[in-house]
Amino acid sequence: MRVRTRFAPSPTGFMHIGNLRTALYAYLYAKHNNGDFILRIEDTDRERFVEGAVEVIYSTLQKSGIPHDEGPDKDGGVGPYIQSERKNLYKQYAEELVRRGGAYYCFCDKDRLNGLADENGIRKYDKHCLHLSQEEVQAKLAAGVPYVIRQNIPTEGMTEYEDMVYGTIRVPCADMEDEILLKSDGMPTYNFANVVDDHLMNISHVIRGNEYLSSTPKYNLMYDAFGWERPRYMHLPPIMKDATRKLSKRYGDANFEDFIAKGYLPEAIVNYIALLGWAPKTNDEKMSLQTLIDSFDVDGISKSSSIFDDVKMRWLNAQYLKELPEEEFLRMATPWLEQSQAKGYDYALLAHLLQGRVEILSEIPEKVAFLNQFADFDKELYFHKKLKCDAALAKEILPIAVDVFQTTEPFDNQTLFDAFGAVCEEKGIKKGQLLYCLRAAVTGVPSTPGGATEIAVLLGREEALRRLLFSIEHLSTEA
RNA sequence: GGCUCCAUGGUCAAGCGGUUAAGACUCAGGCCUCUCACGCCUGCUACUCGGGUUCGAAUCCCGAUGGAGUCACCA
Repeated sequence: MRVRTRFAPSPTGFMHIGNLRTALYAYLYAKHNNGDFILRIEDTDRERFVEGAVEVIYSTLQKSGIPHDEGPDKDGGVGPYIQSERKNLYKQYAEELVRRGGAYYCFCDKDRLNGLADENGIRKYDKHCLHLSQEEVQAKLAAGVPYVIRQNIPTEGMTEYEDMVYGTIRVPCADMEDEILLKSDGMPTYNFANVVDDHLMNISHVIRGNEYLSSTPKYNLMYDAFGWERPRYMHLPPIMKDATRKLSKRYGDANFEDFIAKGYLPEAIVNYIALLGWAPKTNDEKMSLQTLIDSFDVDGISKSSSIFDDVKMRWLNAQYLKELPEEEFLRMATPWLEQSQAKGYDYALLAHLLQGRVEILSEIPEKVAFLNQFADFDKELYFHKKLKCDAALAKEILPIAVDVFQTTEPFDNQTLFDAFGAVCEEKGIKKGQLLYCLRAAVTGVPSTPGGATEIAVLLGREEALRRLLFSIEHLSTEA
């Protein structure tokens, strides 16, 4: 049997990281088995419809590198792939299920239903309408009494199935309610539409969040009543924000677009979430999509929830950034440099210096802020324990640099560095001390994306000199 | 509350009856070094608890505890 998995998101306007992981696993499983990955849009709830939301889904899948084989925009012969365009289909299937005894008409109104609630406010339908006679049903139907169609679940016995990750799940039938399949407006409920669609689209493996773990037996009963073959199920543990809260739009902005906006690479995001809830047989962590496809297996999927750790995702992102070709990093860094204090400076040089020092692109502006901000600073900055530097030493040796700045030609990194080396040797000064003090004098901040000479080149001779003189001036006025 | 599921360091995790209980992130220390990073090295920290079964249990069973999910004319 051909493996066919599907991703069935609701068009809510953003792609949640947890949803994306579900899509990813469905994709990986399908591709690992040379199967198909189908996209179906679940938009039966019109009240939640968001303009442009379907486009967000397309673009996220595309950027993530997990393209669907079939979907609203790619007909595979079992469409339509948008649930709202399938609505006339469900009623006939619901009616067929009634004929087969797997469902029945229910005419109970809200008041009667509410009266069924127990002391905890939880109610379970009492199968009242199941006992209506054929004639009574026909009469009410003919009279136009509003109705729903409910699933007819056995009152006793157990129902069970084999989940590919959780193993045997068995639920007492008595604990399951006769759920509504077709609403009074003629629209299907999510549960029903899912079963019908998955069957009609020949979905072989249903991969989804484990919130459906305990309701899946109901779906299976439906498949059985229809005489359809049950699909295989793979339920996934949730991704958490912390020990007790699920990652959601409410807690933490964990959606794909936000991460992209913060300067994460799509490959890094995909790589990280692949590892959240699944582990390869090897110890690999940085894995390409192809490697992911090759090594993906159900065995590695964990049953317990995992907490989303942005610290680790940043680290992974840094790994990707570091391996980028320099010109590619420059291309990606440019928009961030544009909106930073670095306007007008040598972007290529900056990118070169920044590539190994940045975990996510959005750190760039803060790292280059010193380029356009320079003022008097705390003399403590000259203090460095291991180098044995302090303001007094700086005051003593900094003047040496003025001459170097003025005379070195050309004013590039290597030449400058060599020049300082020569001067230091001549004067018996430790190069590290001079360059440390110089970097501080010329930037005024504790950390910069480069050493003294690199920063000096960046600033240019004139500006570097201006800043150096300024700092020397302030050192003498202080003492 | 009923039902279902889960439980290894701070986090992600390997482990499938016999291991010094992997590895990664974080953190600490060191090396390298023109600052900070990067890189390299070292180190800290874990089997929720209690009973079984077994020569032997993180691994199997039972219970407790903790946590999650679910119990809509939402998806």
